[in-house]
Amino acid sequence: MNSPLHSILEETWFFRYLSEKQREVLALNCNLVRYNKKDVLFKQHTRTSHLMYVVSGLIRIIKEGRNNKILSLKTITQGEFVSHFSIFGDNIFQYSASSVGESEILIIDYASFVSILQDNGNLGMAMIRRMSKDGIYLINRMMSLSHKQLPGRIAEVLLYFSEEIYKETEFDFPLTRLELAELAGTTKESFIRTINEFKHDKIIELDGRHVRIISMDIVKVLSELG
Amino acid sequence: MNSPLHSILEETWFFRYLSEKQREVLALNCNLVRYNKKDVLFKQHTRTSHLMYVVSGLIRIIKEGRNNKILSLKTITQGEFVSHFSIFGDNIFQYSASSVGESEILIIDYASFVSILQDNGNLGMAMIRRMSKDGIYLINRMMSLSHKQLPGRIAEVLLYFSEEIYKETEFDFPLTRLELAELAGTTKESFIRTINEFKHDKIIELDGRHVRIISMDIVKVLSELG
DNA sequence: TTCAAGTGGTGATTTAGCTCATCATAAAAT
DNA sequence: ATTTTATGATGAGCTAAATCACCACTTGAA
Repeated sequence: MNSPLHSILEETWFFRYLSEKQREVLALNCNLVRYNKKDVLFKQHTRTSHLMYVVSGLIRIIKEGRNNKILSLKTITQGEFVSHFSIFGDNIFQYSASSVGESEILIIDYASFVSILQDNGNLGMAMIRRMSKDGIYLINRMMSLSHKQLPGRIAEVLLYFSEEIYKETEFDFPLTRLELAELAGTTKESFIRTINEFKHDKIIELDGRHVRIISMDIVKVLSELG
Repeated sequence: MNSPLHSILEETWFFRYLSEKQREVLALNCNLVRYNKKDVLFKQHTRTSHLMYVVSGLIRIIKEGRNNKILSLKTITQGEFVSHFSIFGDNIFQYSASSVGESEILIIDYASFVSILQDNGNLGMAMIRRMSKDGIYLINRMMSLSHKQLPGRIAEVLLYFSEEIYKETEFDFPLTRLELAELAGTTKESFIRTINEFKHDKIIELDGRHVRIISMDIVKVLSELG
């Protein structure tokens, strides 16, 4: 067994938990799909049918509400399941996912993965730990959205891309201003105004999508004080 | 094996997933603790050491932020783990828990439960499903907090107690106005004002902590439209 | 039994950030 | 090549809800 699919599976974090048998079962029950910029992986309210694991690229997870109001839940990167929450809790997707740029997604048959999970407590435990972390992430976002004000939430967005995604103080936003605003739980206009204040206050350099955080300390204080 | 502890274990949802051996191990590694009104189960930022499962009573989960700002995450009732999120993701509690009235909590040794989980994929799968539902709950709360306005969020609180907790249209709030406000992600004053508007508009009857929902339809519409 | 703390309630004022309107530039589409 | 559609940006005005300042009543402690 030395297919390209197998070498991709070997790179996943869960591969090491699988028995030889389970590895074979999984290899037979998944496939790799390439998505282009802005391609939709799934839409809110549709039925769930398989698991999606990000091999490469950036996936934007959004929840759509009334009046075209959108809340961006998270951007998912390499090594994460696109949908931890919905897929095991409900057979209807509670949110939508789309590819930001080019991405490669490992599509895994739902029933096959579940049957492996039922037979593999260590894998289950690993999933549980990851889901716990996701839960904590959601709780922290909830706290920010309800109690922090705009500068704090926007500082968080800056930190999120700088620390979680790019691990650099200088980077290009992969999203438009509107999408960034949705991540901060605000409107396009308010986002632009506030981030440009950061620019005028020399906390960041900003040119289009290119950002350089000048004073990481101030950004962190802003995010903490809210 | 017919101790009072064992009969309590038999009543839990996870008991049926356990082997005879695991049932015995668990019975030896847990104990029942009674808490009084306002007793603290654990405080945010302290180390996690064991799992807590609600046998009876109501537990309030809150996240404490800056400036005495508190967000009530959830009230946990019979049959739920007090802490799905933190306990498996981080060894530091990310929130605080306290007993609303009298409550009975099953304290389960963390290591024992984890070792059972590692050996029991079906239990793991059941935990995963429950955690998925909790994740969806958090996502919905996030959406409400960031995009719905006060009347919608307060209607949600009414529905929450009516449908999730008491399964009645008439009930007594188990919480103070301030605590209810924290659940709606607002201030005491704004909560009081808005819920009294509901009263004046004859959507609910309200006398102190006693509520009767007169028009469930209007409450639902308010909560849906935000 | 009186004093303090907690709770429910109301009014006046302030303000963060949403809405709406407009415009310039960039990127697609025809 | 030129129209159309996204995107980034700014200003004016509005409004929901926070803040501040009170008060009345209850509960519990000293």
